[in-house]
Amino acid sequence: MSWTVATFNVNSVRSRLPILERWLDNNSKPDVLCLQETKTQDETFPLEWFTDRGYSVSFRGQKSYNGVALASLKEPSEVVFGLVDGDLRPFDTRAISARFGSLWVVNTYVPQGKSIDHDDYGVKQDFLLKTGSMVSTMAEEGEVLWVGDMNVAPQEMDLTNPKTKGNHVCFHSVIKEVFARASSDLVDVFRKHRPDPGEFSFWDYRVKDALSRNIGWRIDHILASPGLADRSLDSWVDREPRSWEKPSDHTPVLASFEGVI
Amino acid sequence: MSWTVATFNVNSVRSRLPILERWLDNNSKPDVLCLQETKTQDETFPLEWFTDRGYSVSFRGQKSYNGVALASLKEPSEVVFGLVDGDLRPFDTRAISARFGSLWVVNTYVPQGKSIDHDDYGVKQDFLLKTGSMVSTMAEEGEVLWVGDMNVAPQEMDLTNPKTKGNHVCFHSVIKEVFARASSDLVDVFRKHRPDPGEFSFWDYRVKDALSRNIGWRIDHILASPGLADRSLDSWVDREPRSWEKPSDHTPVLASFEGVI
DNA sequence: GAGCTGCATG
DNA sequence: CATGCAGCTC
Repeated sequence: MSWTVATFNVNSVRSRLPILERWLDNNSKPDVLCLQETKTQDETFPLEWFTDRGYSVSFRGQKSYNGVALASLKEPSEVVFGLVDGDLRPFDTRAISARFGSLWVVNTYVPQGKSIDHDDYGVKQDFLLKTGSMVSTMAEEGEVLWVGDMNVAPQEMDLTNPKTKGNHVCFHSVIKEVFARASSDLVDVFRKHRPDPGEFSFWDYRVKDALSRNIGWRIDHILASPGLADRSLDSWVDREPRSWEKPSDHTPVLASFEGVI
Repeated sequence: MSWTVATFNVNSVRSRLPILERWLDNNSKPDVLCLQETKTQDETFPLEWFTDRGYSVSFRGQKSYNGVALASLKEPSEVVFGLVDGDLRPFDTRAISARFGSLWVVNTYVPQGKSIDHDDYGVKQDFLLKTGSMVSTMAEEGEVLWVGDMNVAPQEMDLTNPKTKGNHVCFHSVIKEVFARASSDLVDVFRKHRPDPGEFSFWDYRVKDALSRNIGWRIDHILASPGLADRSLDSWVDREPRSWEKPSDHTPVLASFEGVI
């Protein structure tokens, strides 16, 4: 037995239903499907689309920006929104966590940060560190899977032109270090199984023929606590949906694990 | 030998190129193709698309609204924009005329008029009467074909629910009378060949299943001077393009004539 | 309902 | 380049 998780920044869940439909039709449905940038308020979230396909789904969104959803074939025993920090739960449209037995799945849409001299870059660092401590707390009593659009490319091999991206908010030395620290208790499951460069999850719409020229970034990640990572069977990027009509600028990243969720 | 004219309110010529492409591929190309609501400035008009398909094309448009084009397989000897009225040529993005030997083809996008108590309704009446006198002048020295989106349904049989449309700017008694007067020298070529009700050229996007329920209007017309109307062979609506993906709310109306243009 | 404009974001 | 929004037309 094995089970699968997928993370996919959809860039509007409502605009992406045709892509999601085609993708689910062509593949076995992931047991856990984590979406980012749903870009819709809860009243207009396509809840029925998910339940029609056998998914239990929790979500929190807002107009135009942000928004996360966590869908699963098995019903979670607990769902929390935002970054739990004492009694505070900030970023409730950027983080959602669901518990399945002794496993917590955390799905985040990390702020992009705009530029290294912008206030949002500080917010991004706070977000990562806060998520890191939440995840570490969760890991004390079981396993944790932290997935999502992290807006960080950890190494040179994770983007096409690292030499010219030293001041980019997704590759600046500070953000790489902060991300490394926040995720220091976890294993990068994709990288564990795919040691070679040139594997990306995001190709900017504005770069012409970005996909065919493979000018992209690996900023969507699947991180697991060591016990869970040991039971990972594989992890891969599915480039197909990025090549279809009206794609997101991101594509799904997946991982499979031994056992049942 | 025979030749064909078509009139088609495309509701954006650039958005409608896939429909125009499919339509021309499936049919013999009309000798004269008159378009309304091109909704683009002259710099962004897809000139090459027409020349690539063997058409000579003249056009005048503006941002967002209005715009007309007249394409023909044979090159016209003269093209005029607007409603020629002494030295004035108002409405240059709503009327275009082309001369082929002793035949003038006039293509108009008649203002819709908004409501019967709006100033635009008076403008609509002026437009029709002015076009009528231009056409009559042209007919003094040859034949005339006046085609386009007239925004008038001449008779009860030309719309689905005439009983409830007495105050509609396209069926109000005043506009029917003005249109009848403006076109009194001409023959409604479609109606000459198709005496039965239920034939429309426009189905509102906002009426659900308008096409399948046939809730529409016949407001796109082909009018000919008597000598030319005598040589008309047939006239018909081609509903097909209205049923395709991303359609205009209008569909082409055509007529064929003996001889050569 | 579906075009357009213009402005915001990534 | 492709989402979102608001405000406009028909």
